[in-house]
Amino acid sequence: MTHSTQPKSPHRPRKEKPDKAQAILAGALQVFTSHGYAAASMDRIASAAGVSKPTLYSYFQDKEGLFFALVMQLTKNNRKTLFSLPTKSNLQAPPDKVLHQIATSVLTEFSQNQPLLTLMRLIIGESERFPELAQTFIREIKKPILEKLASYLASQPQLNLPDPMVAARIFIGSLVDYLITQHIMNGSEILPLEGDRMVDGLVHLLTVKAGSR
Amino acid sequence: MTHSTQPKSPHRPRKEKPDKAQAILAGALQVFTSHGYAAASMDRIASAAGVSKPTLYSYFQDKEGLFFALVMQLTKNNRKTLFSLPTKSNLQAPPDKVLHQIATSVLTEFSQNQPLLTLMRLIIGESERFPELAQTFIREIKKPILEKLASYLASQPQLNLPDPMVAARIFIGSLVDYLITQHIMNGSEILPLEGDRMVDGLVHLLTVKAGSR
DNA sequence: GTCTATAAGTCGATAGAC
DNA sequence: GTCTATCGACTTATAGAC
Repeated sequence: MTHSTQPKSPHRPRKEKPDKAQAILAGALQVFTSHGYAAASMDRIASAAGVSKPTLYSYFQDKEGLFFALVMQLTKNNRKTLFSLPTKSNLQAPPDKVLHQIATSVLTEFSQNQPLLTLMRLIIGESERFPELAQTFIREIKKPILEKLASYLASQPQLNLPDPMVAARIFIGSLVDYLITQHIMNGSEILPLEGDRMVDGLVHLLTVKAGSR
Repeated sequence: MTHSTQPKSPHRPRKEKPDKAQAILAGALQVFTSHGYAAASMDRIASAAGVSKPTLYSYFQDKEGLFFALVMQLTKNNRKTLFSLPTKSNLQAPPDKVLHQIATSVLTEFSQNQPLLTLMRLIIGESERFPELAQTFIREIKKPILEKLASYLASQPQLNLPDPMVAARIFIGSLVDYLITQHIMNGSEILPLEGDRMVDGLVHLLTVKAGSR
């Protein structure tokens, strides 16, 4: 008996109900985020999504494809939200107010958005296996934010920042490290630090001078 | 995938060589860091360590125990190195020189120490499954460094830093985010930025004299 | 070396829409 | 009837553990 290993051409989802694909992605989100990539089983994902495994495989080529699609969707979904952060406030306001507002928005958005934190954890943790995902995140989310922020900083000559892009990276980098340390690595008890205090110090540093505040 | 061709000594199993534990940890380092926790197999680790699986299990209780022991050892091994970074330079020198030296040391140490970067990636990636490891890293490494740096910053009144601990977190956080973005998430091509430029900007920001407005 | 559990991925059958 | 989305049951490989 020979079972020919015919090149599997699994059914491509043509115009099926988007519900199922969404349900699968929702289940995948839960399982991947609570177990990590490798420890997540397709059985569990199918179960969490309320579909059978064959159905799952009819929508996504394999486990890697599903993970990839999930992270790409999360990235896309959060792209607009995050990109708008640097311009949520009135840019005509004094820079220290603007920066304060931006930093607070970033911390609030991430603190209230657990899937977003989880996305960061997954992307970092699996960056060896899926280097493209990390790079996509940087290209689609981090880079635009940094460029917009750097552009704003450059437009405020009174801030006297000789290298706006580096200033932007310090600003965002400090906040990202804060989020990773406090909320991903569970450092709140060991290194307690209120978000507001962090924001105040950060804004103060960038808007240095004897006068503000 | 190569089978070790070293002569397998069939002598009675005795625990007389503490080297074995080290060999296992070395093998575990390679396998865990290149595959992640869940995707690393005990077979592969045993093979990489040049021991049999029963030997492996005689030294470590199970996979979790081995991973835990590995991360704890790496943390311990790097503790002194990292903790000494903030005091490598002459603390009597001008603060901008001292901070420049510290930042450069941090970037150099991590850039030349791939296992250290990998340790960070593993700790972050597995922080859901092993919260204690992330917390240990913070307690044993990050916290001492931040406290030492904050103490130094506080001792330099001319820096005029109202919140030295927050300044320390911005300093270290910026560097950590830089390392994660460039070297763990492979962002160098997308967001190129020389380490020296980052260091210069960071030091400049912290050492700006009041009244420069 | 061996044992058991569970993983990823596949196949034949079924049920409803037209 | 046919078409197509779906699923229960299966295969094969490899994991952890002893």
